[in-house]
Amino acid sequence: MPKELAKQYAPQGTEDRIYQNWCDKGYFHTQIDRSKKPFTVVMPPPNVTGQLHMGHAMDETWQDILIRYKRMQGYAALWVPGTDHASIATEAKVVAKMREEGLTKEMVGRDGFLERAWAWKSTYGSRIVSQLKKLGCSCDWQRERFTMDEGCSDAVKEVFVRLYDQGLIYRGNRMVNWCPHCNTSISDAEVEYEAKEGSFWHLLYKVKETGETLELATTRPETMLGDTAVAINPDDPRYAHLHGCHVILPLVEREIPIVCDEHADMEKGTGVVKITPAHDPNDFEVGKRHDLPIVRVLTYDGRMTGAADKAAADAEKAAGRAAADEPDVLDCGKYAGMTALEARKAILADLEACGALKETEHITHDVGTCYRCHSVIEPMVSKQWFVRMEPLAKPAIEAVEQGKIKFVPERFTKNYLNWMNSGRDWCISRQLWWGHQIPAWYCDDCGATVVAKNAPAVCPQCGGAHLTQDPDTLDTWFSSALWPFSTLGWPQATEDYDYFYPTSTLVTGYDIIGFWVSRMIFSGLAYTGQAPFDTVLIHGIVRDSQGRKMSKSLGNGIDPLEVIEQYGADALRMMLIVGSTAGNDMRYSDEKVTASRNFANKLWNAARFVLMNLPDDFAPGMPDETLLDMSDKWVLSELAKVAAEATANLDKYELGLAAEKIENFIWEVYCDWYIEICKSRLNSDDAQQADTARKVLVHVLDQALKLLHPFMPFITEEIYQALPGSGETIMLETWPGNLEMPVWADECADFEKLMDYIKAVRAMRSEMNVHPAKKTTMVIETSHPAAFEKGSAYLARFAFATDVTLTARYDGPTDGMVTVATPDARGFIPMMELIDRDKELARLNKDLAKAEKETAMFENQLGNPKFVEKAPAKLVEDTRAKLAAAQEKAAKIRASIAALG
RNA sequence: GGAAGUUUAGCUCAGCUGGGAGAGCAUCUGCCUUACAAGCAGAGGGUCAGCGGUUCGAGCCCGUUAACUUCCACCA
Repeated sequence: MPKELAKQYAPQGTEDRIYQNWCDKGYFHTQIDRSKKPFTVVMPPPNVTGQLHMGHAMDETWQDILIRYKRMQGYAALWVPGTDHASIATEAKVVAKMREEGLTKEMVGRDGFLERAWAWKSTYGSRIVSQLKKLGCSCDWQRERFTMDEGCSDAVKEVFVRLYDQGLIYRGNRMVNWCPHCNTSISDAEVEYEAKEGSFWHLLYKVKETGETLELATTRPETMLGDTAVAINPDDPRYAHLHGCHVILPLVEREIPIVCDEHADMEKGTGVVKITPAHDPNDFEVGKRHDLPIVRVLTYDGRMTGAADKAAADAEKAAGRAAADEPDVLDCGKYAGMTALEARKAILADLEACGALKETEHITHDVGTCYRCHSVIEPMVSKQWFVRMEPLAKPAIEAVEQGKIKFVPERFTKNYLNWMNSGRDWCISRQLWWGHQIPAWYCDDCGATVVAKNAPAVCPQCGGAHLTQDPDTLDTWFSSALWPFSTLGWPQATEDYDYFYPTSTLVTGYDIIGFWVSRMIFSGLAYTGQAPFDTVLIHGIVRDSQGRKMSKSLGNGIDPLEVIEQYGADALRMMLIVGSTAGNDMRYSDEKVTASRNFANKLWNAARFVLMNLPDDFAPGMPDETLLDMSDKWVLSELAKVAAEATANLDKYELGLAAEKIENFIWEVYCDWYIEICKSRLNSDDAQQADTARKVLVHVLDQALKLLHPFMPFITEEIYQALPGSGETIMLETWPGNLEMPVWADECADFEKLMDYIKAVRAMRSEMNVHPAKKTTMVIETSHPAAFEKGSAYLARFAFATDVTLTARYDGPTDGMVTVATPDARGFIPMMELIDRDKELARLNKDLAKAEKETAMFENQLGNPKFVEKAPAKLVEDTRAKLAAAQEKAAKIRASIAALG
């Protein structure tokens, strides 16, 4: 903080300078210290090639507040930063870039592609990190990790091998969601349903045994070539006579059975459903129940299969390399090679031509789409790796049910349990190259599968030397599931792992409870034997000012870096916290950032004021208690109160409330009252008074800065370092959470009586439009003279008094006097010449009405015998006191009205 | 179909284990009072979505209705 201070605080430049200093001094690096308790947070790793958006800003701000708070409380607070390789997202970007150069993955090959992907990562991988620094994140950068770095990759392999050995990972032909655009399978969780216009085609199949036609409806006629049955409900009376019969599949004239299955809903359509086990998840299940053949009619890039596809599959089978559950492939003949959409048109035309198409109905239905590219998903039977969820989910459910892991807010527990309970097995293989390649090798000679951390030299089964690694990679979430412990060194027994694991609080948005949180929980329990964290703090998402989700396609995203550039990171952080609640969404608005920026400026100017009033030889420290003024005692009491309350709020993860209370203390208590009160003391002839005021001003500012530091780290550091007697950095100062609550109840009460009176005078003058330059004598009638005696010096400044007379009872002239009343005092102020008699009467009557309304309310409450009987004694007592005060005030106003005639 | 959230001042939102309805912004009035006009001092503004219940007492607890939002499941 330079000596000549600008009137306005400029975060630009300041923030970078401070952050650099924190880094240089190594304050972010957390030492293992067995005398301290650890507090560990792992950062939800942003996409390595992504850019900081408002959601990150929110997430990181919450975490940084917790970490800074705990660090100041004396914990060994570690915040582990890192990034995620985001397989599908990053691969898509690299592919897109290659396309611009006219290249495809196949053209450059796997190694060439990975080279490009790593280059991409090193170009953009530091961008997100530098952006996190702009926000003020106090992470331990020496411990920064990446999901594909050596350690994390080792953890991935370790887990894969262990799970495989335990039979919890298996490979098999199962129904998966195939994205024909990304050319990979995706997990159920990655499918998003979107309402799309479509048609419902009613088809007619002929029953072989009876010759009747059976009507059924489908939205996907192109898959009919792969039908291996039609299903009816066993209880459906309409079709009871068809049990055991067959239908002839049109176009291919194949005979397929009619099966009875619960899946056929009698209420829906005609109650007859075509069964395509290879291309529909439900049909796949029906197929399994009835042991139906699975016939694939679509290739993995979404075209109808042909002779070559069939030949390849048959060859695999003939060579004995295919698994028993490998689906058959159909040569679709004239439709082979068509895309699904082309095939649909052709097949419909042919069906119509042969009279098998009865009608076309237009409908809107939800279609599964890829969460990345929004292409329509093709459900397809495919050979993939899966994690068996049931045995892993069980302990993960119990841990949460038993309270070993707590969600904040609590309601998200249900969300989590929902996920855990609805688990089909997790498809973890992806037909992508960017990611952790699956540590499984297949023997070219005997077809054996070897799962190991390192490539085997020879096949353990046949001794063959030719083994080929599975080309697929693992789902991104497979590695992020291990994040809380892989980042700390697991599976090695490192000191970090030993000391910092399990972690403490996980902070994330509700949108990835299923994707990420649930998987970390079952992973942590399964591999480390411990819950990976004890608390999951859930926040909402940041929407635009109209409440819409920020999205690229809408173009309504706000760039946090631009906000930081314009208003400062402190302002952005404060905006994201004040008025927000765990689990609830919030809206971004420039007005809110401006308000936070204004607060920063207010604090800056308060500091300027304090500093410009300090002499060169100022010695900081608390003055002797006997020297304290009533206002000192009041502000110190208020400080202790806000410190205790903010601490309680933080411990309950009520960050918004804590921030609001601290801001409120600084602005209203410290600036608007205490500094103003001090002005007259600083200018007084009493040097000791002035020195006391300075000391308390500095002390309270110092403590307030510490309270505010987790929220607004930069400006608090900047001011703190300018204060006399301050330490090296505010970051490592002690959190002022348990200040001994001073017990100056009498002085505080007196000071509040004085404030009350000042407010009454101000309100009166404002209402009567009295210019501030107009000062008057005044008489104060009060039975509590002590408060006003001690505060007489302040009445001149705040009540515009030239001379104050205190009296227990005023019997003097009231003519030309305006009066103000509080429960404890009545002021007589000669200024009737300035104002209208009727207006004064009106003002008094309005005040009286208010006071009477209050009186009536308390009387009503106390008049209820059941209230007095049942309400807590303390409350009844307080209510009596409030009633007495209101009555006092009303009586005083009535007297004034009477005197006015 | 299942589950959750939201509904409080013109706007954006807080509101603790039930105990006299709050903040910021906006509006109106007066002030450049030597820290700050990105400020100061005041003022106005609410049937806490509707209905019912529990309670001495309900914005808060219970039930119910409505609107909006989200998640999960289903969608031949």
